[in-house]
Amino acid sequence: MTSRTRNRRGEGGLLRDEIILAAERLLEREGSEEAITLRSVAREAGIAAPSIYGHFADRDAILDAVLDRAFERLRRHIVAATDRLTDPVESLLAGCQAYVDFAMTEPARYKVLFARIRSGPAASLDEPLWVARLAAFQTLVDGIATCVKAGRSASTDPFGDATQLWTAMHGAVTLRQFVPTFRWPALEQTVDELVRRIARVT
Amino acid sequence: MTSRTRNRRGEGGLLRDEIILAAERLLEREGSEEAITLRSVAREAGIAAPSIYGHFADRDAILDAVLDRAFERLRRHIVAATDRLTDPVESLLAGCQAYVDFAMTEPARYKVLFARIRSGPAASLDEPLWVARLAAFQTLVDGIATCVKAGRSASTDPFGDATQLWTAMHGAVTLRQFVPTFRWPALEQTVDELVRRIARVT
DNA sequence: TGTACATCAGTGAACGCGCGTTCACTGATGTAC
DNA sequence: TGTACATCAGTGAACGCGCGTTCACTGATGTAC
Repeated sequence: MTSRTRNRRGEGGLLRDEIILAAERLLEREGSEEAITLRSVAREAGIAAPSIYGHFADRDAILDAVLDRAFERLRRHIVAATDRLTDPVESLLAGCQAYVDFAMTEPARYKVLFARIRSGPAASLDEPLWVARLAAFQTLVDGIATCVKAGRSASTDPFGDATQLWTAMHGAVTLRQFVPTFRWPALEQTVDELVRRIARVT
Repeated sequence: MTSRTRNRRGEGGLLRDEIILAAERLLEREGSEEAITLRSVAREAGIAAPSIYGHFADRDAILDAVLDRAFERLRRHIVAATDRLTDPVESLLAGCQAYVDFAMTEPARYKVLFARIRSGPAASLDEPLWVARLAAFQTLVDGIATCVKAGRSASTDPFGDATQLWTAMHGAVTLRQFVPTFRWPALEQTVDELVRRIARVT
């Protein structure tokens, strides 16, 4: 392997980013979390495997970083779909559509977020990333609550209904991905119905 | 390793069953499909690794057998919960409760059924197992249709609503398993609500 | 009834592979004097 | 301004591991004569 031009002092962080980008490329190309190994990432980044240790403790730490960025992508995707909308129902619908759209468009990233196989101990809700994820979930709860306040939803339990809506969308996308050949109803309409039925908007 | 007492001629099939049972034990004990490897199964069964080839083509063939049995277990579990019920709504509710109960009680088996990581090419709907799975799904469609006929459901699209109900339950259980520390509403009540809202029964 | 032999279930050693991780190192870059 | 040196980013070789798979084999069981 031709030796890479070494980063200058103080710029070691550059390689850190390159490693994450390499891991993301692998995830997209192979479509599976398992494709991300220390050695495959090193190969993809064009560096020697041990070079990773200067930037990440282990394979899991790389995946943590990938997960972090994936979550940020999802967040932006939803924000972009809703930030111009003022109608609470429209906004809720658009946010949900954006959520499933992300899951279907970036299945590997979505899987890392919500079906990641942990090698170590189970993740705790106290972890920073879960705080962010729960904040995102809270906006869904708020979205329903806003509809209720505006007299546009009959929900009596925004938290419970948001939970149901979230898990229902999750199931809708993961099973569509697992059994793509099934005669699935159009996802967009399904989401629409789920929002109407579960969040009970009008 | 002390040599096992060899099966008699014509009884080679006995080991086949022992191999499947060993794989199922691993699945239960380790709680993860990845725990099933050719060598781990051989160890668990107390045989030499190559002995497996007499009964299974490869690791995937073992998992196919495990999946087969897992599906049969799920089917029986649902049948047992519903076969004495005559009221169509009660039956639909009980069947759905049994479905999620299986998923929560036997998470590893459920994962093999609906989130299995395929090493080879994607599974086709023509595969025998999918035929069986779709037959099971059809009973859900029929369950809703029966409620409609009895004037107990307002559904205008039993197939679409069965799809929604199935995926919603799938999401409810998989996310509960992925984030067990979340403040989940009681699953039983969630299933009840989902059936009422999606299958629109009264 | 006895014996030679084919069949069959299962074994043990060995292979190459990719993995995570360690270790001592290299050589360019910046710094102290 | 020049030089010695510390720092730092990244390397290359090597390790042990578990994996799937192959190969020639063993030895008990049943069968043919």
